[in-house]
Amino acid sequence: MRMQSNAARDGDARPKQYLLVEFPYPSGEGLHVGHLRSYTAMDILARKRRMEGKNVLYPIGWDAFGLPAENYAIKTGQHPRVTTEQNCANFRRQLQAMGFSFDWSREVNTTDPAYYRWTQWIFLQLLRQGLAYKAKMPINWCPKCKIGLANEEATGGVCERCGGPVEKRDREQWMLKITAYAEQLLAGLDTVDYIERAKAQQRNWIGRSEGVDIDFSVQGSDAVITVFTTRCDTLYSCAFLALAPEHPLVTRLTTEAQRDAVAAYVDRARAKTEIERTKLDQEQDGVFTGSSAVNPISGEVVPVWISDFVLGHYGHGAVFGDIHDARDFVLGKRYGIPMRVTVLPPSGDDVDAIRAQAVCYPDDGVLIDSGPFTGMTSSEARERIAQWLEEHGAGRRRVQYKLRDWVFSRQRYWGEPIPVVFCAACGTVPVPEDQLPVLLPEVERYQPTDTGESPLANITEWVNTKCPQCHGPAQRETDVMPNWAGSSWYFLRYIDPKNDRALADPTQLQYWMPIDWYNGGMEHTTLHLLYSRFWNLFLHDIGVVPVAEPYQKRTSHGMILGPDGEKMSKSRGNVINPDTIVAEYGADAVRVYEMFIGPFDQMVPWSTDGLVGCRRFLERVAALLSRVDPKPAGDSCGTIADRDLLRMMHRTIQRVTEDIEDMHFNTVVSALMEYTNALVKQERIPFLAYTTLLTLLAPFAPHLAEELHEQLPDPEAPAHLLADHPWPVFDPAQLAADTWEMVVQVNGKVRATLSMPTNATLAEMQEQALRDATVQKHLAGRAPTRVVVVPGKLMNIVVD
RNA sequence: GCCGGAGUGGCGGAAUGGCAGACGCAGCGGAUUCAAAACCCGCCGCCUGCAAAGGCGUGAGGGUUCAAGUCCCUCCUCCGGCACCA
Repeated sequence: MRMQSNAARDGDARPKQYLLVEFPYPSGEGLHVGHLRSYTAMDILARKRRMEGKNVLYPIGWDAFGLPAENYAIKTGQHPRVTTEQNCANFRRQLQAMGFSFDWSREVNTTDPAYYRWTQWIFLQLLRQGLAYKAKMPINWCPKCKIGLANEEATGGVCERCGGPVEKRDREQWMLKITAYAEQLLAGLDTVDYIERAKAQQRNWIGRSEGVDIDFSVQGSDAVITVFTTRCDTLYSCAFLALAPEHPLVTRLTTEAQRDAVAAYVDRARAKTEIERTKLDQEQDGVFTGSSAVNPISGEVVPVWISDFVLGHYGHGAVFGDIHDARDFVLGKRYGIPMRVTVLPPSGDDVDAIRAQAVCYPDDGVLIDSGPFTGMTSSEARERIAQWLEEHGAGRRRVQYKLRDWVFSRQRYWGEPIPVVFCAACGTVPVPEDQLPVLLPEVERYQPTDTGESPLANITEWVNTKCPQCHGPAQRETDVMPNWAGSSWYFLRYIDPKNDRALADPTQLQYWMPIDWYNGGMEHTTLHLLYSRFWNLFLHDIGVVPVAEPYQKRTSHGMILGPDGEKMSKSRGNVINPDTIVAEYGADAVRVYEMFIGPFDQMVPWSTDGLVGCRRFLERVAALLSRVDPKPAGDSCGTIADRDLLRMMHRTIQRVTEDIEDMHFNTVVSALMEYTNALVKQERIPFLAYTTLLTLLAPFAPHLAEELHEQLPDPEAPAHLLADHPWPVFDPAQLAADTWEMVVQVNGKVRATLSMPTNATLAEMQEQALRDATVQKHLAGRAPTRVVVVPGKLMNIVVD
């Protein structure tokens, strides 16, 4: 079989089309049927786009740094590079067996030094711009395995490896200031075409809220407690302040009498695990510091408490407590702190209960007992009180985000070394760009050290180096980057994968970016998708990338579950192995079934019976070949005399063309099946009718379509591949029929179906309908009060 | 609690407000075969009926409309995300 070229051509005159799928982590298990769903869908689009005359870039590569290879190395001593190479070879074989039309000349691998050189380069740019910094952060530490764990490995506070409890250890970590881009990451969502749930999830994750920082001065001290609130309209009801146990002022504000009680409470809070502390169904508790603070708007003096429902990392780790918040309400009631109602619902019968402080009213309403703001609505009061606070220097409007900075250090081996050195004289010094990449050295043992440092820390000849600035003795950073680093910019490298002077040539970036369509899993919406948008925004800001938003359009495929409806897993034994099914049913049948299995964006269970049906469909297509009329001489593929068949062909072209764009692949396959079933009923099949079927089928089942195309009864053997055919265009004029089936309803119920000439007049339609016996029976002699006619569809006769 | 999505035959699912159940699977019947598998033809939502025909039917209840799976209101259930976030 002749091979079509899938290579994208840089700077081609044709319109470009950059289609992207998430590159896989090359695990030892091989490809998953879930990969196939995404890759097949985008392969169909890539093939269709090429037939439509586009210059298509559809690349693939390997996101090959990662924990499984490293854990395997710890167990066996086998170098991750070796297993990674084997796994990549296996994945490559599997992807090629599926016939995906990737541009293999642009393959990238995140573990290739020629690649991670540029990952390190991007880090240096972030460092230079002050967006990378070191901070003391707690890491997950398993005391039994003596290993630092990623959050994903410590879910539920339990070590994934040994099942023992995980504790927090403070460690200096590299951080990336993604929060500096919070607003842009949020605003950018309005400029791109992502599926709604992806946008919603990102907005959720960024968690923007508008509010006010309010300063409370502590009585008998020069200390000031700043709290953040979105509800400054309830400021007159402030009954107390509550600090997080880790708040820096805790020690200072605690009076002698309260010292023991506070110390006990803070210790107890610290001993609690993250899960215990954030458990929802517990009553808020706390302890009084002994100090009091002044409400800047009312001058009222309120007690300062400590409670662990207040989070240290959000806002300023302090809140003002009042009766209009469910948690504050519980705390106040529990300790008998005097509270005051200042917001009432505009109407309703619960007013008495609210006034009596029997229930908490957390919603907006109308203000009472609030000085000059009494009588205002909550939203009005928020505006005016914020203004008052700003004018009196007691507060500032501010936007607060839930998004937190990105912990960028891993105490691991199999990752990109972070390219900095520590010099006693010069401090933290970036490795000069011309010395990149900082190569990952060979180690003997892959275990992290007892101190929680990376295995790299043990290689003294690597760690000890010279300071690039003063040439004095210095030590290398031994942390490596997280998995997300390499995947945060890979789409840029595909554009110019072999460039050794820049991460990619600006002219090529200008030509190919942005990515027209990116499909991937929902599980990557908040991490990978957000991280890579952040890096691209940053690279855009420093003039490396021409567009701010990397992905013009983002879609997501639903997960494929096991035949039992459960998530596929080795332990459940419900995993479908692509190699097995491809060997048994062929790649084309698997491709067609992956698209036919159900709505593309929804979760669906695997069914090998369904796959059999797709295999049978392809066999029916192949069986038609013997009944195809020979191609007439000349360039034309001939005509179709049968008007019904011709109409169906055009209808099928339309459905397939439109439904592919909407990712309704399941209905595309059924449209092709219906068209095939119509051809099955023909004694002889017009050449044109059959080549059209093959052309429409080609993106779905390229191997079979191409093979049948070669065997067509064409005396002048075709000079080109089916894949080089132009995509068929449907002719709306051919969709019109001479007659239509008119459904006749009486009072909305179907009573007859009559064949109508397209040019029938209203009177003729009505006359025919009224003559029908069943219609007459249901009219029972009554005269129609109204007749509704929808031409081409139906007639509804309404009687009383 | 907030945000997003979904609920239709035995199963996966289809349906610009206009014949609910396309297409496929499973099932049933036939044809073929020495026999079986495959292929081929037909039937296939539920109830009544020999049939003709009729009634019911898209999570529940209301509403709009000549006409509602589809639009509006009030709920219920399931899936996903966020969550003592002030």
